Amino acid sequence: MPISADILRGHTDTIILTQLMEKDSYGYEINKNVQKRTQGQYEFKEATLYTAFKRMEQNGWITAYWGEDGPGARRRYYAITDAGREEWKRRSEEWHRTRGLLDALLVMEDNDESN
Amino acid sequence: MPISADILRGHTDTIILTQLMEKDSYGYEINKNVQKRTQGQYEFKEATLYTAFKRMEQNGWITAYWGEDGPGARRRYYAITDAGREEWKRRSEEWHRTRGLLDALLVMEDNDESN
DNA sequence: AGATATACCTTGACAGATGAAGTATATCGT
DNA sequence: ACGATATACTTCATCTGTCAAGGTATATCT
Repeated sequence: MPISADILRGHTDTIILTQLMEKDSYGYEINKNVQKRTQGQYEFKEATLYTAFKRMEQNGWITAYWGEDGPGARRRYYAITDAGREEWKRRSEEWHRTRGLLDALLVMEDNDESN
Repeated sequence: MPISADILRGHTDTIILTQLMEKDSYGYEINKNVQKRTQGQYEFKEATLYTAFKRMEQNGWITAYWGEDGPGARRRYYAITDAGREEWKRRSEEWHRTRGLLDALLVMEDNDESN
């Protein structure tokens, strides 16, 4: 069973930024890496992926350039900016905080009266 | 700094269901509990909360009844249904899976060639 | 009388995700 | 030579959850 859309919503940019922190990359490759890292459990829908690139470029978190002609279809590469690195850091910390909050909110508590 | 909306998106129903698994409750109380459990770090916007109740009632995960007149404003209580309990279980498992996926996707990997 | 806490409800607008459709190149099997 | 498949990117219309803003009502405290 796939992960429902809304659960991952808002993490798309962070997932992409994480990979661009390692090296410049392009949509198709990033998505293949997502599949590999999740052992096939998750992948972006194409529209989601390319919408995210446009959004992040507008926000100044990434810049784009066309890859030189190699074999296969032309590739649009993306590089992370300084602003993008800051955003990644912010988002990364937010994820850790959120994870803690959800762990607290999704567990049933004993009904103790001592509170 | 508050948790951004999109990060929690999709967890609203699960958070509410978790509390209804413990006992019948009403909007205001559920939200106070969210604040308590997160030490004030998070709370629902009212519109989000009551939208969620309506949605979940339509989905058959909860049922509603008016609390008998006590002191203060009248309360609308919600009770979880069997379908709701199943949904909670599904969502709960999904959260644990998602947490694992995100942990894998938001960490930088060493650039090893051995793959 | 006015402020505050409790408690609920509705409407309109926004933003991210996505189904669907399209374009283009290279490779592999037959 | 031809079709299937993999690679690779793009745009548009639609859907859904969130939430700002506004509203209603009761009880308590000063």
